Amino acid sequence: MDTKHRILDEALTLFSEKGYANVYVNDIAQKVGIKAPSLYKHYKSKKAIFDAIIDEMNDRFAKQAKDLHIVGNDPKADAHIYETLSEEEMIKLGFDLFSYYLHDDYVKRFRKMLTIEQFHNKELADTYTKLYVDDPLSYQGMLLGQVAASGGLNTESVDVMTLQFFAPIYMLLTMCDRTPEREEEALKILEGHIRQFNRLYSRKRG
Amino acid sequence: MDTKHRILDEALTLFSEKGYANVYVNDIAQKVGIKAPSLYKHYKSKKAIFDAIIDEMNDRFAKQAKDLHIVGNDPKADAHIYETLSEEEMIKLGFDLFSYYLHDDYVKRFRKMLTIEQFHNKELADTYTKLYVDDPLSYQGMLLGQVAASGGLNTESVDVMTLQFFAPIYMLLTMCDRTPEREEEALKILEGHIRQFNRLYSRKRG
DNA sequence: GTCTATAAGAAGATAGAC
DNA sequence: GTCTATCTTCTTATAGAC
Repeated sequence: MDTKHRILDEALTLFSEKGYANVYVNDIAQKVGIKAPSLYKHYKSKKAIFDAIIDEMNDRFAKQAKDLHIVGNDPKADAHIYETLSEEEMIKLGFDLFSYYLHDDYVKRFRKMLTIEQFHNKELADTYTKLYVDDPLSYQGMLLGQVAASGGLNTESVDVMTLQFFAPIYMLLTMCDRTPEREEEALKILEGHIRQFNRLYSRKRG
Repeated sequence: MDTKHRILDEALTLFSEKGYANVYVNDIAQKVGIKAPSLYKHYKSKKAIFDAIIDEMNDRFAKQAKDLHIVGNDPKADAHIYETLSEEEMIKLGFDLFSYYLHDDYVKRFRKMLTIEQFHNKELADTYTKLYVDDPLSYQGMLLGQVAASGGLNTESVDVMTLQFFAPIYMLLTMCDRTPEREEEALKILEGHIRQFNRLYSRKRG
């Protein structure tokens, strides 16, 4: 990894731990192994480093959204796999989702940084809501909608069902960001949630 | 309100909007209507102002917990009212809970400040989790547990049921903190959530 | 308790040698 | 591209008059 990118990497780590304002250009330089003035050969200001991190994230998540077909105009075509979903498969889906968000190093650091900076301006607020509310609900809604359409889950509103599936995952995830020592507890609760979710929605409607 | 308390009030507003590090003692003084050095007659440092806000919050929430009997050793004695709960009453419960957290000025500012500062140290992280995860789940669990005990809701795990009731409320609440213009949308989703929750858990178990 | 003046130091950024 | 030296500005905090 070249210096220019190592700066972004170390800055993201520091920003996610202490917030933008509590990280000094000297801290970033030290982690990279250069002196602070050298940073300015790569980025014209501290703010430019932050902006570059946001830009990089936009690229990554746009690419991911494309891979996951979140924005595809024919999502059904690629979701056959979810048409029938056993309870164990649904638990695996939830655990995989949880584990990816919680343990992927880049995803985790970026989410924590955005959590700290979300109220700084409207753009960051909208980015947070898109990445951690609207996009997951859209993606999960597509999958659960497929299962519902094939009769595996019964609901009058896929949107509400998806919220009820995802919100507990979101809440446990943000808790683990704060208190990682409660991850084991969170995973047990997560399993209980998914099993109960599956039973609730598998019941034939009256 | 005396100057000493007005300082806490204005500081909390600013901290909740910009975060501790982005607020300067001069900003606080200006809002209070005095010059920055005068602050130091009331608090020995900027950090002392922050600590005083945390202390005040601890007092308030401890008092509230006592009022709500969250920590009472005989919660059942005061929860008769929840033994039977219609769908409309449950919607009112959810809306009241949501509205209190979202619109109470002190509660909202404090939550936003803690959101920004939650990763600063372990104590703040634990405070956040206690106030916005453990305490609400404990309180709501007590109420829903009463309804379940009297046969109004059917579940094998009150804890999981309570999480499924509260997590969507939490997620919508934190979304409204970021994007208040989506409050109307959030309230519609909230109503859909509670109606569906009620129907799911009211169904007789097989 | 509030003010003006100012100290003390931190932090972002630039200049210019190598 | 990296360094040392330095500038400028900002920020917390104190001193001392009123």
